[in-house]
Amino acid sequence: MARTTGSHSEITGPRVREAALRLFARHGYAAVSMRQIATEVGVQAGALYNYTPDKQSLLFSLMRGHMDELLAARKALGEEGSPTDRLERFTRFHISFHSERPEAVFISYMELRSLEPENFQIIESLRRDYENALEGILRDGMDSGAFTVADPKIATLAVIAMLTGVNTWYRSAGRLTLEEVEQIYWDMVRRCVS
Amino acid sequence: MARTTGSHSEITGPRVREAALRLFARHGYAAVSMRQIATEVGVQAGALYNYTPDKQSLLFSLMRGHMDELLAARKALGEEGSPTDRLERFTRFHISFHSERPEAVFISYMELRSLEPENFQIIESLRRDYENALEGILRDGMDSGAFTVADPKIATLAVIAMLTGVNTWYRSAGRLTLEEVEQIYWDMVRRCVS
DNA sequence: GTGATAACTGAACAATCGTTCAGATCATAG
DNA sequence: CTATGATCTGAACGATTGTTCAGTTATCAC
Repeated sequence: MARTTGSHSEITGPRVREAALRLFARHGYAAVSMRQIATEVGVQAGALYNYTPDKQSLLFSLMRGHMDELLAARKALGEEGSPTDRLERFTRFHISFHSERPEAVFISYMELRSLEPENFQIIESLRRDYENALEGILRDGMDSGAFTVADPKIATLAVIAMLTGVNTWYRSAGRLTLEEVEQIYWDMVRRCVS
Repeated sequence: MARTTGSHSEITGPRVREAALRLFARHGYAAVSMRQIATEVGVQAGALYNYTPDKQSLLFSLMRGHMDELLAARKALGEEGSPTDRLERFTRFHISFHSERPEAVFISYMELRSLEPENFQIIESLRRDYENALEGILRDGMDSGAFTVADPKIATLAVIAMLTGVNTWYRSAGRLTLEEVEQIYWDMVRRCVS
């Protein structure tokens, strides 16, 4: 096994993914060519195929990686505390996690239609897992009397839509700190389900 | 002037726009070719250029038309009543208007990045007009003591994101009627800002 | 009927697409 | 040093892209 240390693949591989992430988020999957990605990395288009079997796999891998990270981080939040505590943790987590990776979030929401059917099913299923975590919190809160929600499924989608919307305008150099944004949204979410 | 009545252009023109709307919404602007649109219409690709100077203009025209319709319909809601009444009207209007034209809504949100800079500015400005209408209602409600909102600009974006999210799941043949959906969301919006 | 013209076809244009691959390059193992 | 194999280049592939346009077709006014 030659070139184990100092191998370019350990540098080029991540760079391909970063370039693809940035370009897909900015221009859309279909509008970005493999040659554009290669130029961004500083390599010829053919070299990309050392790191992905094809363009579709590159998109899917980025989305799959993002969803796996999201679900793992959500799981690490734990299940302790009252439904209200858990909802607050979820709210703050969603905002901060998503604000840290706007490009991956953008792709994972906008490029679902660019996925081939079997890939789409996988990502869609992971998204449902995430939604179900929030729905569980809301149902527990309904059972304990902490929340008053007409329809927990709809409330779940409404809250997630509201929170994800932060990514369309939040900039870390902006008027509000992330902590302030979290507080404002937590106030709104709490009232929304109470 | 020959062929005024029975002219095909009065039929083909709208059909081009309908086909483009449907295909852009389903596959994305960049992923749809002029030949696909032409096939949908039942015509050769060259014939499309009797109805649009180019592909970009077709997208922009669809988005511009949607935003103009949206703003005109919003204006027709009037400014009468208390801030709470106006917020309820806005909420129900947003849900029903958007639910009636999911493809135009989808395109107008997702294909902003496919617009050339000057076209983007125009659509973006129209969207801000719409947001400002809601923000005005929230500010009036803050002044009158009807609403308690930490940041009216953020509350505006949060409410719109929440309401627009309906389009990702609502189907007219689904579990809930549009009236029920409106009621559920109005309950959440009201509590959100109270 | 005839003439006018809107509407459309079908072929062509250069450019670009995703992908493949033989061969060049180069750092490392031995 | 040489041999090895990962890494990358550069050219090529057939297909497809948006767009143009000379020529055909169809429907109107007269």
